[in-house]
Amino acid sequence: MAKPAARLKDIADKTGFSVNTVSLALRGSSRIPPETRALIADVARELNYLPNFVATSLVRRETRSIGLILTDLSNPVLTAVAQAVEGELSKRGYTTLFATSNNDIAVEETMIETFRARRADGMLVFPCSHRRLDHIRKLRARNYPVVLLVGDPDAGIDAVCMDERMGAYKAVGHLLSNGHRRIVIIDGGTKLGNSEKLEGYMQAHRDAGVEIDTALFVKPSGHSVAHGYWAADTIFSQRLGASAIFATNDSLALGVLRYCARNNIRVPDDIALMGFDNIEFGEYAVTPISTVDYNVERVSAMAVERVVDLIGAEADLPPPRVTLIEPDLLIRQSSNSTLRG
Amino acid sequence: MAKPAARLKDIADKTGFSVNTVSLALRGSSRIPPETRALIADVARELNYLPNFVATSLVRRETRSIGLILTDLSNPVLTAVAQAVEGELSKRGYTTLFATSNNDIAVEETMIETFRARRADGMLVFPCSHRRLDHIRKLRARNYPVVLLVGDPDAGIDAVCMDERMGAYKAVGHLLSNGHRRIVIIDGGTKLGNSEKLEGYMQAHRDAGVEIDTALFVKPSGHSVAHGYWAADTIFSQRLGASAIFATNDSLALGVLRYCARNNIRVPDDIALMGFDNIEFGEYAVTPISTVDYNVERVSAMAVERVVDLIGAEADLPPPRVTLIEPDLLIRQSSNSTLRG
DNA sequence: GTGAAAGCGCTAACAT
DNA sequence: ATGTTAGCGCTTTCAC
Repeated sequence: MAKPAARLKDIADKTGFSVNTVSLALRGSSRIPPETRALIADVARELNYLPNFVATSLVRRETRSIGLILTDLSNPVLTAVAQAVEGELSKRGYTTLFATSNNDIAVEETMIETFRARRADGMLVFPCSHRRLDHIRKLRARNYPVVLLVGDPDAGIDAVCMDERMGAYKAVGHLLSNGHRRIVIIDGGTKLGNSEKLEGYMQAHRDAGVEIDTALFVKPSGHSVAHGYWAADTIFSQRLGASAIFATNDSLALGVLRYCARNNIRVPDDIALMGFDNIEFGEYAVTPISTVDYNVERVSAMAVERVVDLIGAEADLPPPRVTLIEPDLLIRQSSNSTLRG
Repeated sequence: MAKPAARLKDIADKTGFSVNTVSLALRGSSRIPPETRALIADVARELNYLPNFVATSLVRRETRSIGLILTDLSNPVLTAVAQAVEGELSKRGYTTLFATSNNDIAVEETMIETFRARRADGMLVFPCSHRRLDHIRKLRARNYPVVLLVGDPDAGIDAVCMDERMGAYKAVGHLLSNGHRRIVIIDGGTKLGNSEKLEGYMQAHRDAGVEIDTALFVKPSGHSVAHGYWAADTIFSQRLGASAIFATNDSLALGVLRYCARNNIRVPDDIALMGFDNIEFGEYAVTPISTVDYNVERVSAMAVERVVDLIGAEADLPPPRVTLIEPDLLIRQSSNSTLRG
């Protein structure tokens, strides 16, 4: 850690006061007369004193840090969440310990342990899987403040997130009401459960009295642009007779769009397209992509507020609360031929 | 911090050994016989013991954490760096303290102080400005390990990054050798210096004996897709007579591309286009964008290696070393009409 | 108004 | 083979 930093003791020695007095003075205690405080402050500055927060954390039994664990940062919307969360935490005097699990549950568990060993006051986690939440449930059972960034109403864990089911329901509903009857859903990287969006898709069909054809479910092995491109390739080479595609995120939709451009398939005339997340790259695509707005600011602010509340809880943690934020649709050209780019 | 966690003392009390013995046993010291170790390990598990890393940090005077300060995460390439850096650090047993400065130098300074107070063993920073580096220089002068993620050979601070000047030189050289003589450069968010890419642009012109026209310098107030769109608007409404555009990042280039699509300007036939960074969205744009590859993995790995080396330095820090990684060009359709999408 | 003493949970000499 | 002591840098009673 470089040059041994100045300690309270150094200031005490130099001023002749005790460590205690210096500590109080530096924290602006009214028990210390203003002149003394000023004197001590001067010497502190001179010595380039910076309080050792590690020591303070040990005494106070709080670190004013929280752990943020995401799956990965390839999705711009997760990235935006990371940034917004850090900003919110910083505002409240918390430092962010950051890690990505790379969708590996073992890594997720390890990072949680690491942060716990570092005595992070709480954690915000975007878990790899909706199904494997036991380690997190156990944490909570031990009164450790955790808030998930994906919502599973039955998980027994606090969560704040967009209502993905509702978002998908609205998106697919929009396509259905535009007369589409055979709608492909591209859902990437959901090997471990997480079918909120698929459920929304199905509910929309049921409510509209449209039959569901599982041949229209396309499942690439990830959710990047390349996966969307691949998905489009399988869709169009299989001749599924689809007139619309619902991609479960904008990156996938962008991949589809690229495939269409390359193969002279017109969007939305030959095929309508909807994405999910509302990333800037979708808005500025050749054909601006209709999408479901992900309210990053709102999710981040509420999630942070929730952990902080949990941290402040007196005795046991209150019962878990799941907050689902209802998303809005953004209809652009990719699903609406009357809108012109 | 939830239920008071088990301490060494609790294990000591329960087993009858001293705290010291428990500590040694848990760390696998050969001084403790295997049976004792096993016994202690059992009780530790039973008590759900997790070492308090805050206490350890205080004693050892190292936290095994490093601070990562970025400007913002809106650029996918910075995002990728963040993720790769975290991965590298994690491999080496370091935890990442993360913060964004939002391009505000005051925030940058505050975060540096915060991380220093938390006794981060070192820092990786992508500074707001190339010009205002005094606070970081001062840190280094106090023997604090810092590595910049942008390279200023004269800053007197360690740095590992892509050679942006060289990248721009190559990109513009490519356009020049394709016969372009009036090349616009779109350079966003550089109010505070940072003209490496502009320098590369100029050097390429000089070496090719092509005159430089400052009317071709377009400076939007940021580097997002929207700013690129805006830049394209000013370019085409000013009738600059340009035949090529060099956008200093891919987001800007994507904005230009969107503008062209909307205004029936053909890329590359009417205007050639090059970006910088090689983000996936550029590769999969309607017209795949030629760009300068940003070697995220390499930069991240080397930067981490460098801080870790500095942290391990015995006495004073070695003299600062700036590592510039030479980037490769990726020529795609946007700058080459013989390539067909 | 100021200081002494104890302690946060751990590690590291130095005993025995 | 195990325990004792001191101390990391700070905060918090409690005393004078």
